[in-house]
This record gives sequence, C-alpha cells and structure tokens, in this order.
Amino acid sequence: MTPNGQQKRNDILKAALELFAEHGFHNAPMAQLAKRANVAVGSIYRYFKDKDELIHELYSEVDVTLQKALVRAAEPSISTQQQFVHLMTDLIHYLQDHPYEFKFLEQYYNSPFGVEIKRDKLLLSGSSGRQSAFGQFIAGTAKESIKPMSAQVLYALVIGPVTFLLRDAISGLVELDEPRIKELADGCWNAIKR
Amino acid sequence: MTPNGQQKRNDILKAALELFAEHGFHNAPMAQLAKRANVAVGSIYRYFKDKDELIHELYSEVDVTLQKALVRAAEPSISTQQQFVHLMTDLIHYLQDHPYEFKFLEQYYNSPFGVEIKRDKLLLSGSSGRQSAFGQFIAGTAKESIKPMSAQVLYALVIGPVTFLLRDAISGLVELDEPRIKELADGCWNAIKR
DNA sequence: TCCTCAAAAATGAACGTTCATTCAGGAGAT
DNA sequence: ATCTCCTGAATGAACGTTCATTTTTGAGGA
Repeated sequence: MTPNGQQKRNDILKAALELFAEHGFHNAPMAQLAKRANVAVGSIYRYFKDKDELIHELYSEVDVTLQKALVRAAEPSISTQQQFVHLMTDLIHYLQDHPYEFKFLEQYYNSPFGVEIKRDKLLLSGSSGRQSAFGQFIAGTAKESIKPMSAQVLYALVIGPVTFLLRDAISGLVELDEPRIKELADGCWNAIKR
Repeated sequence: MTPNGQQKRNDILKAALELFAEHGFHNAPMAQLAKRANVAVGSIYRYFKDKDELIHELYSEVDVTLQKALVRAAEPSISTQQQFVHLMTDLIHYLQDHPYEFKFLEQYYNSPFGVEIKRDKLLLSGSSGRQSAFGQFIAGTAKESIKPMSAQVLYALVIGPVTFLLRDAISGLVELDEPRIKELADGCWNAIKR
C-alpha cells in the first residue's frame, strides 16, 4: 500500500472511531463515514471488505494502542498497594483522555462482534496473548499481597468499578476527579488485598 | 382494554424481551417480533405507538418487576456485613435466573434510550423514586459501617463487579457458582466497609 | 335461543425510506 | 497507452410503519 493509501486508511479508521463512538455502529452510515473521512463511499471498500471488517480492524488498532499505552516501568521502591493505585490511576486517566476508544471498546465487547474475544483480556492481557502491565502486576508483583480467589472474580472486582464509573463520567453524568479516582482505586485494593 | 387485549399486549412484550435480549434492538425486526408473539405486524401498533415506545414500555415493566423482586424483609439479627452479603447474593441469583431481563436492561442503559434514566438508579432506587431494598440498606442500616465516600464511587464499587461478572456468566464464559458469588460479595464489602 | 349489525380488533400486502454495497466511468501517474 | 486509484449515482435488500380489508365481538331485538 502506498504511503498515501495508508494515510487514507487511517483517515477512514479515525472517522469510524468517532462516528461509532458518537452514534453507535448501527447509526453510522457508510455515507456519513465517507464524508467525515473526506473520501468517497466506494473508496472505503478498497481498504475494507465490508463494514464488519472495518469494525474488526478498528478494534485491532484500538486494542494494540491501548496495550502499548499501559506499559509502565515498575517502581519497586514503593509499596505494592501504592503500585496498584498508580496503575489504576494511569488506566483511568488514559481512558478518560480517550473517550472515543473507551466507548468503542464497550460497544464492541457488548455486541456479537466481541463474542469471540474473551472479555477478561480487556485490560489484563493484549489480544496477542502478551500480558499487559496490569496483568503482569496482578500475576507477579502483587500475587502475595492479594487474597486467593477465582481469577474471574478478581478481574470483576478491579475492572468492574472502573468501567462502570467511566461510563457515567464519559457521558458527563459524573465528574470523575482526582479524589474520586483515589477513592475508587483504594476501594478496589481493599476488595482484593489479602 | 379487554382481558384478551391485555393478554396480547403481554405476549408482545414477552416476545420483545426475548428477541431484544437475543439479537439486540437493531436486529429484532418488527416482523420477527410479530411472528414470535403470534400476532400480525399491524397489531403491535394497536398497543404501542412505535418501536421506541415498545422499548420504553418494556423497560418500565422489567424495572418494576425487578424492584419488586428485590424487596426483602430486614433481618436485624445478623451482622451488617452478613446482611450485605445476603442482599448481594439475592441480587445475583435473581439476575442469573432472569438473563433476558439482565441483557435487556444492560442494552437499554447503554443506548440513547437510557440516557435520561440515571444509571445509579439501576439497582439502588426504582424508577418511581422509591428506594429499593438495596438503597435503603446502604443509606440506612449500613451507613455507619461504610467508609465515607462519594455516592457514585460507592455505587461503582458495588454494582460494577456484579454487572461485569454477570455479563460473562450469562454469556456462558464463566461459571458463577456459590463460592464465587460469596467471594464477590465479600470483596465488594471489603471495598466499601469502614 | 337465534339473528342482526355496528364497532372494535386484527390482518398482512404495500409503501417509502434508509442503508450497505457495487460498478461504470474518470482522473492522475508512469 | 496503461495502470492504479478514486468517485458517487445506481442497485437491491431490509426495515418500520400504514391502511384498506377482513374477522371477531357483543349488545339489542325478535
């Protein structure tokens, strides 16, 4: 693909992310998508077989970017609890700063598209199977500090509150400021600590 | 409305609940809905102005039924923690036994339909404004035992993990058995207890 | 008990709209 | 001249909604 082609492909993906996040998959017509990307409708089909493939490709891109963003150097100098709170805070900040990505992912997972993707991979390990910073922390550093429990329940206790609150924060229903982020992270830690 | 009319209206709502839960609002055509309810397409429009009104009416019914189901007599003889765990367990069992209702509600809240409905009302107070058993417990009995924090964060810490895990359980990705329910309820309690 | 008939309820083919997708033709590069 | 990429009107399928028609209902009269 030519460099120009790559550019156009990215334009389409960017427009798609915005429209899908704003209006949902079903209320984002290809015509409107083309308009926002400044390409003709037909051109989209040079880069993607159909709308479904576009959605799947977009998921890949967003997922990869998210995983990359969450890689942080470990800071062994502070307590395990503090490390946990740092990771949570980073995660929340990132998703708060990328509401389109968050909305798109939520929509993707809660649709027939996401059925084959295990949800527990959401933030704990990338689609490649490689574990994210979060997954490494939970399985490694923090292992001894965490109460023994089913991995699924552990994930739910950590990720559940984050996604729940972010939904409202991003819709503008709640203001998710620093004190509240701290409250949330502390609560999650108390839920899982030994 | 004749008793027969009421019956038909209920048939339509029941069929709608099933189809919406199975295929989503956008993949549940009125024609298919009519077929499953054993009525003609046109008949649906005798009972509901349009598809949107049908969805809103269905929400009302499901919400009322859920609120009714969650009313439990208080048991002051056991500890506050035990009361909390009981309430959580009841809630999870109810939603586990009513997966269509759960899926429908999730979809409703995460759609333009549910924008005007405050999400924190989900399980804490009914749409009528009357507080549910859960809301009463949190605001009343348990008040002194709970760490002071933003109501939104409190809700997120309690409801977030439940909905997160139930999604996977109802999709068949996880088996949510008694030990895990206990783990989850305990974790939530630890997250919010003083 | 049976018949009549107007109102109510039910029906589903037809309509208009929206949308994803296609493709014949054009523009620009080599 | 040829090839690659782009364009957007045209296509056909799917959908929500309507409405002319048929069927059911039940009150009143014989």
